[in-house]
Amino acid sequence: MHVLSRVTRLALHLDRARKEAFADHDLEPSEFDVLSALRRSGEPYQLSPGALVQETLVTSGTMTNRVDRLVSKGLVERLPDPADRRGIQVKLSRSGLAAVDGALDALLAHETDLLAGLSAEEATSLADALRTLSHPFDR
Amino acid sequence: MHVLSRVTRLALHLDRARKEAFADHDLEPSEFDVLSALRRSGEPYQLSPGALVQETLVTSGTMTNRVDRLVSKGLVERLPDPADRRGIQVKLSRSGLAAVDGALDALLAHETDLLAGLSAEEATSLADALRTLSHPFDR
DNA sequence: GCAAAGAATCTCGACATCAAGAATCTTGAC
DNA sequence: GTCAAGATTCTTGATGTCGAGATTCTTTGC
Repeated sequence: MHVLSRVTRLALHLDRARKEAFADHDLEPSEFDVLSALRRSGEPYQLSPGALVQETLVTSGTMTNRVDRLVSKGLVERLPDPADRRGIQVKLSRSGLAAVDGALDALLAHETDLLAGLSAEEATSLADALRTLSHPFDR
Repeated sequence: MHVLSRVTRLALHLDRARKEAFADHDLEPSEFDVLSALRRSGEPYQLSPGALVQETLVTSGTMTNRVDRLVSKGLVERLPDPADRRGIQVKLSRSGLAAVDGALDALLAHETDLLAGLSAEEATSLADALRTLSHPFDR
């Protein structure tokens, strides 16, 4: 019944926990959000702002702002899109790759701690339930 | 592994779905957040701002702002605390009670739709898992 | 080829939130 | 009783996000 409000509340706590886990790496969760999307895309670790918008569920104005910040930190760079002069490509820099990998380690360490309370079965059934609930929202 | 990021992502979608569900009732999720906390507290539907801060996981500045908005909408009123002249009590008005009950109906209808994809067993095991994961954060 | 429609990104103003500090009142120690 | 420490709420400035529109370039239809 109030199952879904529990999801929201847990997400709030998780976001704060992430903020702490990233503090050592000078990253905000919103910044990690962008960097990890680039990381997941694989070599050469670059995506268009539009693709990043879809991945991260924020608006284009927000993405411009986030990319600006990451550029000024030297973690990504903006490259012209050779195929479309309207577009650009956001590419992970060398230090950006190092930063996201370091933060990912810290995140995983923290999250395995949290998940330690769940048995393997509970964890997989949780993952299944989350997938089922998320499905209506995926397009 | 990325189970917890699924939680965050689902929460994002849920928040947007709630926003739509509340639109007919002229309520923002953040406003409903406060009203429902008052509703849950039972008669006489009043709590201190400090108690509301604890319930809703926001800062005191945010709560002042939210209460201001709800007061100007006539959904709650600020009453002096008879026992402590520093404190006040935030009380659900008659129209505030009607608003939160109406929004609650809309929310439940919407959420049962979403939960229809889960069997009874899946739902309870989900609730269990969420409780287990939330436990470390409850103080 | 040209014009109109569409796509991709950025700009700008409004707003909700946070964090830190101010103002007011209460409580406990001496 | 008095004073310091704590509690409660509100104020203020900064910030990240959104939504709508502007800008630039591409594509489609004729």
